[in-house]
Amino acid sequence: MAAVKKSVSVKDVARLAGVSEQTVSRTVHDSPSVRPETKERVRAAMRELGYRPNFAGRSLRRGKFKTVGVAMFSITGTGNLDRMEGFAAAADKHGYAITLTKVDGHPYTLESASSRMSALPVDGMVVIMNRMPADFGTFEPLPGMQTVLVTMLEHPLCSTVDNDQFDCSRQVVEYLLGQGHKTVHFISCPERSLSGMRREEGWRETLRAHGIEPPQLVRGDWTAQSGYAAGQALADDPTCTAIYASNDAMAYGCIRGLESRGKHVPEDVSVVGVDDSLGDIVPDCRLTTVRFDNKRVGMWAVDKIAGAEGVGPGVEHMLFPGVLVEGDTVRDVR
Amino acid sequence: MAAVKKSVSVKDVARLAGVSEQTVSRTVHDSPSVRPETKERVRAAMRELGYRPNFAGRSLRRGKFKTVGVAMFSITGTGNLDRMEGFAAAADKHGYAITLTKVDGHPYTLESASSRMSALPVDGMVVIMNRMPADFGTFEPLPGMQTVLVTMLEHPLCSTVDNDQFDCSRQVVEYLLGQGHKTVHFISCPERSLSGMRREEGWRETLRAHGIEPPQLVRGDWTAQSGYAAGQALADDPTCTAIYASNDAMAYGCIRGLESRGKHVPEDVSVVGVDDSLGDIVPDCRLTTVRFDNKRVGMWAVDKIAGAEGVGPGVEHMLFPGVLVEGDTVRDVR
DNA sequence: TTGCACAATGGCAACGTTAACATTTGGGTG
DNA sequence: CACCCAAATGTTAACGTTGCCATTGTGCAA
Repeated sequence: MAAVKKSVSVKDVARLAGVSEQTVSRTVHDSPSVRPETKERVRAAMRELGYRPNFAGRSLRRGKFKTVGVAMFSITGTGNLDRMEGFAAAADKHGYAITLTKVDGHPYTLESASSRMSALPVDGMVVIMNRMPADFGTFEPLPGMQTVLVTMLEHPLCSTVDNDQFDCSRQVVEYLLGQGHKTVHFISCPERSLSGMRREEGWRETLRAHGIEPPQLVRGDWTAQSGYAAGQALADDPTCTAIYASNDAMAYGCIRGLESRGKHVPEDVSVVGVDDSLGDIVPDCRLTTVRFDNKRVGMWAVDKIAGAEGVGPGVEHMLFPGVLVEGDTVRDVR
Repeated sequence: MAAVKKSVSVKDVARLAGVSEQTVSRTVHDSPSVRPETKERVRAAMRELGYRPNFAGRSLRRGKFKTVGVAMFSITGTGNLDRMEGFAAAADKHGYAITLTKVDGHPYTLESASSRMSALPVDGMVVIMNRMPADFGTFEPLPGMQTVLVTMLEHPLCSTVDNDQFDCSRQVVEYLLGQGHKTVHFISCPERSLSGMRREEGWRETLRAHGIEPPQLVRGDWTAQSGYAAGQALADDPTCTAIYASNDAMAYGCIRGLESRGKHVPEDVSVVGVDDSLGDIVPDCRLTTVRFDNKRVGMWAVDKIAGAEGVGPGVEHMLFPGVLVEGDTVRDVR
């Protein structure tokens, strides 16, 4: 068992290279006021000793960590992977790192996320909200800690960013109406989902804006099984020629449910989903759906903290619209 | 615009509470050698000033960051979310944080992951390997930086952990043979996938161990579409009564492809997948598959670094077996 | 020769925390 | 009443880095 290697500091490098600590530091930062030959000598010493700058010392001196904290109440969740891709990409761009933390959801409060982060080496934090935190209205971000919430709700003290779920429903409903359908049925999701509720509002209000009274919705639970049941239930409704499901799994389940009752998609009924998550999993159906750019959402959040151009200072609220992707599950009935 | 708030240090708290800095520090760590009333006074001062311990100062003093770095060449990927869940859970358990970094895969080397991490405040690092890094054989971890690779390959200097893909195939093949099938056909995946290749080896060698010469495999690309094509191709082969697909999407595609040629599952052909990823997405089929516990893999990796019981010191290699989950897509033909 | 600008480098202090050691206080024991 | 022990608190120094200012060296114009 080898002896524990004490970490190598600028001092050690300086001694070996025969220069001052300051010159080593300048070399690390590639300052133009160090002679090339001196730099090379210092670099050689760094290589020989295996010098790595100490993050703690540096941060202490600078008062910055160059790190963004991400707090999640639940790691698993649609789009989280893409969002992380965005976090990582934006962080990378600014020379930042990402620190990930799972926050216990009992209680489900922004305060618990915030206090969890407060002891970590981060300059700002992002909180991914799936549900409504108990203290959403009263929460104050830690002083000096820029806080961005990933949610559609606007917060007076924190910047927010998310996909525009309302607009998503508007796009879908207007698309279906544009194809000649008289109304659009809706397969909903559990009521605790913020984004799901916003989709529901978008569906309802867009129909009303077109002078159509929304039909009775069918509540699902995100699973294909619940979509299947919904499809069977809607198959017997003669007014139902277009169905909008809160996610792709339910949309696909719905298609199968309709087929089990002898209804064909898109000949008899048009079906649209949300998420574009079926791509490589289902072989025989190109579902018409809405694609969100979660990576962009993640990037915006980190850009906001790491101070990119294009995102201003101060509290800001951003919603990114999804893109409707036409597949083979909608028919023009005009 | 308010003036920038200088950060509050132990010194400020000490002054306000009328005690020494050391007593403040002791209070923060809830040392038993501080009188309760003193503690309360210090706590009150901390609250009043909004004191938060500075991570950099602490780390500098302690020489530890209590943070594990995770390097990924690609954030998106089957099981990554579950692995992260495991990283976060284990880190939490030990009072550690997770720092996530996306590493550019050009070139795809462990060295690039390692040097990326070297400037970050981490005590150890985990690298998620999807492909074979060019420098796998020659790589040396940074001195003092415990490095764990998530891969099935064993490395002489780094601990490794992953799902046992070989055993996965063994289980599937022996299960199908046990159901009376004379041989097992295989739908493979792109050759650059390490885990996919290991599955292929497992399939081949297990058949041979049972005295069966493996039939020609069909190469897929992970997508349901390729599984569909494979299913159609295999539908005409009279010797094909059991198919093992490298993932669930291809297995599901395969089932649909078989059906398109008039073959029914499981009546005519049995099909098994891997990953247990179809659960809530496909309504009408309970696929027989293998479930991996990626969360456990993630936890093991972080435990190894954060020094949990159950994981020893030094280089260690761990493979976790998957669990075969019986669905409705396999028939007993004995 | 002197003075001066400028390039290259060095010395020092401070960032916030805490381990190790030092000191004070109060209470009990001989 | 001197003594000692333990509890409670204080003092000092060091972790590694870098901003600021001081110093040295070099070439060139006056």
